[in-house]
Amino acid sequence: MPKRDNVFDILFENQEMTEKQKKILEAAVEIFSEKGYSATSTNEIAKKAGVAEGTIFRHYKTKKDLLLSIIAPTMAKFIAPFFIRDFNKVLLSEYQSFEDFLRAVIINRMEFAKKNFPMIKILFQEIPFHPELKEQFKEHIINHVIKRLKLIVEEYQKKGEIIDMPPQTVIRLTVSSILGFVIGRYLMFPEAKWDDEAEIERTIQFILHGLSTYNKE
Amino acid sequence: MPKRDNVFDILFENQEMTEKQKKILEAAVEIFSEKGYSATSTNEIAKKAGVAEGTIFRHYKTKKDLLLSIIAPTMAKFIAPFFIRDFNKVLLSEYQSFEDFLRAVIINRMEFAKKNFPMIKILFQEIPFHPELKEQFKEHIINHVIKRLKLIVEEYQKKGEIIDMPPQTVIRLTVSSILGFVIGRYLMFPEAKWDDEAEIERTIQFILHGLSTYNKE
Amino acid sequence: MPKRDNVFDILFENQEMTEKQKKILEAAVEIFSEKGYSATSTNEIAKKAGVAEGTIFRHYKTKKDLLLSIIAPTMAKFIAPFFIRDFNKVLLSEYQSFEDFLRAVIINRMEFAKKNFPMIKILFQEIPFHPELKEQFKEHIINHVIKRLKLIVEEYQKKGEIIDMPPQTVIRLTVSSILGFVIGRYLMFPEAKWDDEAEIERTIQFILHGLSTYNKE
Amino acid sequence: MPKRDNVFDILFENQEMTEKQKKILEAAVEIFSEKGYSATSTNEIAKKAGVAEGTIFRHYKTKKDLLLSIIAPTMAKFIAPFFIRDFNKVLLSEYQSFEDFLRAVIINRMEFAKKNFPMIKILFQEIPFHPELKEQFKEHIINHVIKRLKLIVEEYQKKGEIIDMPPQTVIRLTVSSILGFVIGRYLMFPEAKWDDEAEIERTIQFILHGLSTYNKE
DNA sequence: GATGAATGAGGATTCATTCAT
DNA sequence: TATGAATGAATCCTCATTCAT
Repeated sequence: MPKRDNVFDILFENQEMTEKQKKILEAAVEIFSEKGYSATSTNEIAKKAGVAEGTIFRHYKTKKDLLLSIIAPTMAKFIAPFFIRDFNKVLLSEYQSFEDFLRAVIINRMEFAKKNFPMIKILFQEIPFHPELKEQFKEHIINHVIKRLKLIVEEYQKKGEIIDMPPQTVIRLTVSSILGFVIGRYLMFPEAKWDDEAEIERTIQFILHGLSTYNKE
Repeated sequence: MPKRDNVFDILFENQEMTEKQKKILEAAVEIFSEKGYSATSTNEIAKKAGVAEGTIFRHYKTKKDLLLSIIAPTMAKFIAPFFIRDFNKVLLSEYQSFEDFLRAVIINRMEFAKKNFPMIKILFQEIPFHPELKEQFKEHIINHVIKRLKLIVEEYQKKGEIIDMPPQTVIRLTVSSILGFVIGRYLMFPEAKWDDEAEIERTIQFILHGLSTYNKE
Repeated sequence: MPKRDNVFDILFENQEMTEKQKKILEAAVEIFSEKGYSATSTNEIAKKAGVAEGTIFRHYKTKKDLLLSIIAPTMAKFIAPFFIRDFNKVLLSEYQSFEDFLRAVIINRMEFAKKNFPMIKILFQEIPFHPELKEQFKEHIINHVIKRLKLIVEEYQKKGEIIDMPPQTVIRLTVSSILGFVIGRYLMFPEAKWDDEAEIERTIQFILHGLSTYNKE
Repeated sequence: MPKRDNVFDILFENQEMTEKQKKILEAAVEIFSEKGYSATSTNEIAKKAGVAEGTIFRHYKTKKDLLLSIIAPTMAKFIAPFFIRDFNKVLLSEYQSFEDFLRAVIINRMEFAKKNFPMIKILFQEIPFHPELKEQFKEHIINHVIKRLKLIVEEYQKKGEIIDMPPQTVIRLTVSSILGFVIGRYLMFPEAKWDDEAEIERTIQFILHGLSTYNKE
């Protein structure tokens, strides 16, 4: 019983879609994320969407097209615009400390990730198998994200809040720690009992201390 | 041009295999890791292995069987026995500090991971799609690994080297940081220039400071 | 050169069928009856039907399904309804004597059998190899046919036309004699010259005398 | 747990066979009779026989060869020699009446049929699918059996014990009645309770009266 | 004689895609 | 726009048969 229509509407905004097309996308997202693109048949999607198989191909030339039409906006909306926003906020000193920034990012993005979980799962599951996607992803990451993140990191390094270390490494360690939580929490052990708030706090503290300038002595 | 016969011999030791069977396994590992299990055809494997397609099915009842015969030993040899070894070493105080332990583990496992990279890639790529594998993996992880790691962590917590924090969280943060490096280094940006030694050292320092008891003030 | 469309239309009435589907059924009946279900390949059927192999599986999930979709209606239309009809006629004394009944049955059923010969051949050839079919057949036979035939036999036994003998035995002997003719005539020696009328008459007389009450003395 | 070694020894006498070869034959007979020739794989036979698949082909050039090596002697020993024996007995007036002859035949052949049931089942199941077998069978039947049976029938017709009717028809009716019993008894309803003796007697009486000259009035 | 690994042709079935309606 | 019948290439797998040991 997909409740995430709203999320869909955001992700696929400015795309006019028939009711059926939405159903197809929903079904595809659900099955792709569950069984993987390759192991999913268009027939299966059609059935789950309550649509004739031909209808899928009216809207998406090929099965791959359908995949891309899910991944592309996920990539675009998930990664790019967010950082632009935060980036400006940082430069404008809206986040007074690295800690503030970190906390804001985690809370904000986590919400998004939770809602769009299946889409993101597809994204990471399929990237290794589709070189074009990989390329696209790297470009996004490197050009839009890392570039900006570097500037942010350097900003906080200048302020003396972050240890002197190649910004890429700072980014890697920070992202690892956050993703490590997300993956453990939602992918690997979703049914375990988690004290989300405490875990997030611990993760933030871990990152902050791990990157603190006090380590220098 | 598979040069990793030695690794194969270790991973599939105590299994008598025809020359052809080895060829099949090698081919399967290579293609599975590249395109994913589902997108790989047995025909393709046969061709790459220089074998008739029927031969595959003489040795492995089904394609899935072939997958499992790759994953199972990878799981067994990669995860379980290693920790048992290290576990004892820790208890016997062979590693004087958490830092020593961390460094030993990283160096040792990294070597193995590098050699068996394709197998491990398959392992992580396929687990999300095969509930039995997931189950098996969790069991391995939880029963054999986390249980022991917890004891190790508690040992170093008692010694005052690690901050007082639920051991699972310590494990999560540590493992995230290490895997973050491995994934970035070997999966996402293998072609970038990496100063491995420095990056490993930074990762270790990050973990140590992130978990240090001096944070407490 | 299938001329039996009419028969098909009867046998598969109330089933909407594509032209192609009919072609598939015709081809299947012909080849199944000739070479047996197991020795028939779907490829062969497709070719004879002038259809792509995939088309077969659009209409019948499996090859077995195709077989059943031939056998089930044959069983239903061949066995069940006929006897119900005759059964009522007997009870309504439309057949004044056992001889009349016998003659009517033979002539009527013989016509049907001749037309649907391949279907019936398949029925009897495949039953021994498919336990579910066997079960289904027995149920049909026992519940619908023998039960009614028993009543008919008992009716004529009451009238003193048939010797006092377990009705099953009467049925067995009668059916054997008739089927013996059909099998010899159409299955074993179809190319021999047969004086059908005379042979049928002799068969009827044989049964009548074999079961006559005059034997009693 | 095949107990019919003796039967095998008779059927395949004057053929030198290794232990393995016997095992193969036994397994083949069992599976062929159960699933049909076409649906039986040599692999299956090999497994049941406890033999390597290659061994089958040491002894029988092809799978068909194996089938024939079962059917041929069954045909030869079941049909031919028996009638020769009985034939002579009839001519030598060893059977004083048609009834005696009938009874002797039924009892004698029934015994054989019961023991060699699977072989005979194979015979009748496979004949429709193998034209050469059909031909071979017809030849056996027509040349060796019917020809002689005709003479026997004519003998009893001369004696006035059998009604004046084409001998083929007499044979057909007689054989039908007997086979009708065998098929019902052993093939169709083997698990029903049968009073064998009574049923056989009824069958004999049915045939005798059906063919009696007293019918002539 | 017996084995069982190896074969490749052929088996049933699935698949993404097309197209007439 | 939507359908669903039709396709035929491709898929996984089975088979009878061969052959080196």
